[in-house]
Amino acid sequence: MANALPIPKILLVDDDPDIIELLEYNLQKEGFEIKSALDGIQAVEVAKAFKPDLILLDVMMPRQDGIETARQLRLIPEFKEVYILFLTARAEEYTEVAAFDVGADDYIVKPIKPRALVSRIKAMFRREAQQIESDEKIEIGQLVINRTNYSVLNDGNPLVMPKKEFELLSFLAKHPNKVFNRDELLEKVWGTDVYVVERTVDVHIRKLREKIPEHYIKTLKGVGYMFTLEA
Amino acid sequence: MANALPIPKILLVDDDPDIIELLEYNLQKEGFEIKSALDGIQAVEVAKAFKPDLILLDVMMPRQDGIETARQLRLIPEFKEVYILFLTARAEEYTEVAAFDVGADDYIVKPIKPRALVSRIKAMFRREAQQIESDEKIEIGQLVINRTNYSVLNDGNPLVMPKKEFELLSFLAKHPNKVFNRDELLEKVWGTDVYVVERTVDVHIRKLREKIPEHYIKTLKGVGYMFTLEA
DNA sequence: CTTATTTTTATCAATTCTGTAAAGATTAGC
DNA sequence: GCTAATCTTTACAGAATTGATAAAAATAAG
Repeated sequence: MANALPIPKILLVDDDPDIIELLEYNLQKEGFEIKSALDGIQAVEVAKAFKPDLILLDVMMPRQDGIETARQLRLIPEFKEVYILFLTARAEEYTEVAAFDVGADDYIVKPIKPRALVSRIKAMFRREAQQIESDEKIEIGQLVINRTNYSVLNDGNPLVMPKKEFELLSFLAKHPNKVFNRDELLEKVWGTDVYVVERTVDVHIRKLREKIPEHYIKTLKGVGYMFTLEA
Repeated sequence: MANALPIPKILLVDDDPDIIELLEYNLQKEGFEIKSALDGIQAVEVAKAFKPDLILLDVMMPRQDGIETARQLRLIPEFKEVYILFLTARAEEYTEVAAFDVGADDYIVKPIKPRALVSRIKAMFRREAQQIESDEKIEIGQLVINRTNYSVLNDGNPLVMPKKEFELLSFLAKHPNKVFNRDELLEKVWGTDVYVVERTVDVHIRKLREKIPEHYIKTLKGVGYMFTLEA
């Protein structure tokens, strides 16, 4: 995934442990956070606690099928808009129709090709991200930070910076006059599942200061760093 | 067709019976009158009798593709003004295949989300169809990319390139100064239902760089590739 | 059906980026 | 002005990403 910021959470629901294992492996590898349930009833329980962004739901399950599970989920306000993606066998065409009736966003036909599934899921989140992230461009002071071409202009002069520096600068510039301690920056820029030493932030700050005018990034001793326009 | 009939009639054309069934169910539920055809030749026949207000046309079909079918329909005076909405696997396919040329009014990218489709169709009947502009020819830097004869001129010198390379270059050149990661390129150029390894993109990029001046395609490490005129 | 071309995958080398440690500099508090 | 804490800077190792090449697979052409 390109952006480390929010890690999408996926709930897998299938009565076949082999399928669960297969999907879990492949999706975890892509950096998604995964939880699973072996039937529909369990699924609703897990969903309430886990709050997934996407639910992968097998249609044919004992106790309670996928359609009914989806129906129940849709009754919960929290899951009115959550993505639901059905897993179905080719034979059960009728379920496809019924599935969309309960607000399925897409469906995958078994046998599942992991690569295809991963690619579809990624595309799904990407489209959503595009709609949300309209702030592709930040103009602040004499800086123009543009995510579409990953460029930073300093008073019109282009600056080259690697990914992490760009992300760090973007984040700070997006919240001017607000201090962040190193932990917060690590969480917001590096991500929640990355463990690095706090001092790492310092080094990146330093590299930024080599490129943009010094006064933009202020150190607050004992507290953290802050993007500011004032002296 | 501008006149708003009491019950709009829609003709579905797709070689996949599952898609037909899915769409038929969802559109009928919305009160449209539906007929379907499994290929382009059949479609023309059915259209003559059914006189639809809107034709939903799959681009990729055996025997006769959607573009050719649309062309034939447009030859019939009765269908000169009928709404035609293409179903395509790739967003880019729409313009690539010159769908606009045969008077397409809009397009839907697969996989189809019924809820989205229904609202698009409703909107279509509500508003006046608007012409979607296209670019058969891209002139950028010293390159001229011409889709009508599938040629690329570099400073006047013709370059020969296979399909995928051409598509990739076209796409990048159409969106200069915008980075795309490999996933995005795969989705836009390869299509939503083609699943190949991400690094496949690299090889095509490399081949492009052998033909066009190096500086046109920039690598942004950890991010993706970008077409640019700047150094 | 065979051959040629294109497309995709796999592998290894080259490059760039990132994280860490450690020494030097600065600041704040006393 | 001294001391301790905190931050800055440098340098380097190893992670991660990309480039280049070759070979396999798929597709198109003859």
